[in-house]
Amino acid sequence: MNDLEHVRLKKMHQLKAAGEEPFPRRVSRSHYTSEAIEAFLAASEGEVVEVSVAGRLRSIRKMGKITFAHIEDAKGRLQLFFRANDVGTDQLKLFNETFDLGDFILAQGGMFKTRSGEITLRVAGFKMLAKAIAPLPAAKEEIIDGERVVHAAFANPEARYRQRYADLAVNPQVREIFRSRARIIRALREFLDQRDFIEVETPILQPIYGGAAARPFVTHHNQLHQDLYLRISFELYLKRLLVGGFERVYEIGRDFRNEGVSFKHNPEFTQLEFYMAYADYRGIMDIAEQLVAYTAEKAAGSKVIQYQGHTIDLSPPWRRLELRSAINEYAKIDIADYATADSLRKAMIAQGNEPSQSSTRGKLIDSLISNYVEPSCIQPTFLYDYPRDISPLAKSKPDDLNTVERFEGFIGGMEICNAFTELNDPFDQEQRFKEMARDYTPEDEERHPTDEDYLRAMRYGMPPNGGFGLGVDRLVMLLCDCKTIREVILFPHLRSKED
RNA sequence: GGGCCGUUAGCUCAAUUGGCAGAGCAGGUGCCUUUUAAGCACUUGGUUACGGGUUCGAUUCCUGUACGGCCCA
Repeated sequence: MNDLEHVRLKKMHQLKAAGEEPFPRRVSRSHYTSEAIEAFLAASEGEVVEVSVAGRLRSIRKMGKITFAHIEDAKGRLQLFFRANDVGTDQLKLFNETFDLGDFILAQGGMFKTRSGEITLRVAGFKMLAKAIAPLPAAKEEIIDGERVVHAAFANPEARYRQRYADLAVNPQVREIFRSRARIIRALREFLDQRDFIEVETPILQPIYGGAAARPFVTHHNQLHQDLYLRISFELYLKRLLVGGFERVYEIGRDFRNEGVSFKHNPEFTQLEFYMAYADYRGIMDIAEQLVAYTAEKAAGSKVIQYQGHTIDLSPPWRRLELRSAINEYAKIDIADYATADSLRKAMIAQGNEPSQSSTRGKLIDSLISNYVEPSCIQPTFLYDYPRDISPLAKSKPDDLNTVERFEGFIGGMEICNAFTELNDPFDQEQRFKEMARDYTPEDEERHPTDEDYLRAMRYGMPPNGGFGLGVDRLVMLLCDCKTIREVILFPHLRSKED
């Protein structure tokens, strides 16, 4: 405990000695701060508006026998005016000596307007609601031409993420990101609910992982003596539900991938997946662009957004590019000319790339997308028709068995979504699992293990359907103009560190 | 995994060639009855992330570790 905390602890004891409880149980608040101001504005001349408000002390200005302060609650800020004539000399002294920035307090009295024009609460009575022992990272603010200017704001990224509670407490714009995030998720649900989708919950602990190319986290059930995986996607469970007779299902939840951390990757992240019977990837494309545009409109107020200096128009229809021509355009390689991994690798090396020696053709193509195409897709773009070997759950094109009916959506240079005409042929699916076993080394954890139960489900009959996955965190990044995923996840993953 | 950069008071940041580690805010003691980054005076606060090394002397130079940031894979 540092000196500042010792001082506050002493004040807490001083409060107790004066008969005040530093952490009382019950609070009687009548108004949010914003409501108190509205009530004052709505009142007629001379009418006294009595309120009691609760919040955290964010500024204190002591001026002898009067003190000004601001409290902040969920709806805004309100200035408090303490005057010896109103609260009594002893009470003012108690406030000045034992109340600090960061304390939660209740204040009651009548509303009025100060000489400088600020609508303010003339405090008649007040009490401590929760004493803050640790000082919040102090920042001072001023309003210049209506703009809030913060001085010495709490800005150290590591400290902000490790102590997100302090970050949220002192940085209102951070709280606003998470309000937007909630609006975005609400809009996604609304859109799907309006179209007869039902929301479901499927297992997070899975005996066999699948549905994406990713390394899983492994855990263990002690009593069952069984290893379990934290899901890397919801796909295989949601499609089992189509077998069960639900035609439109979706889930919003957490996926876990045991991979690197970057500005757009967190080990746990939020995913939306939906599956729709009797739709193919073309139909899903139409819905995907509508879903994102609807969400932007609902949560950000417009289909046109600003992202990292770019103006991005999310209005449908989005640009649609065949994957082959996109790679040809941005990487200057026509993948149709290179039917094998080896020939494609040589072509990539000839252009100065350093592709991995063990990669399949599909993985090489994937790296061309990431390196050349993705960064160029600032305006919303669908790339469609992907290589078979990196898409083991997608149905192939009728005229080209090595290409599947799959698309990915890119916005702001980031992959946002992924979808395909889902494979519903149990024999073809079994073949795909075998191909994975053949083409991927056993150590390659991106290899899908064969899921026999999933194959059994498919043998009962799965309606033709289209499926869709959306990175919710990345959508929030776009709509909130955040450069890193850590800004949109409340408690992003950081290495452990002893304080 | 690799490269570069960073870590100094509660917060935001300084510190000349290697020579007593500073400021603003916050905190403390006073003055102050309409302030709002209130003001004025005085003032407390540091194992310079951690461990080695070079040196008469290290925040500064070298090295290792931890954590973070940016870029690359």
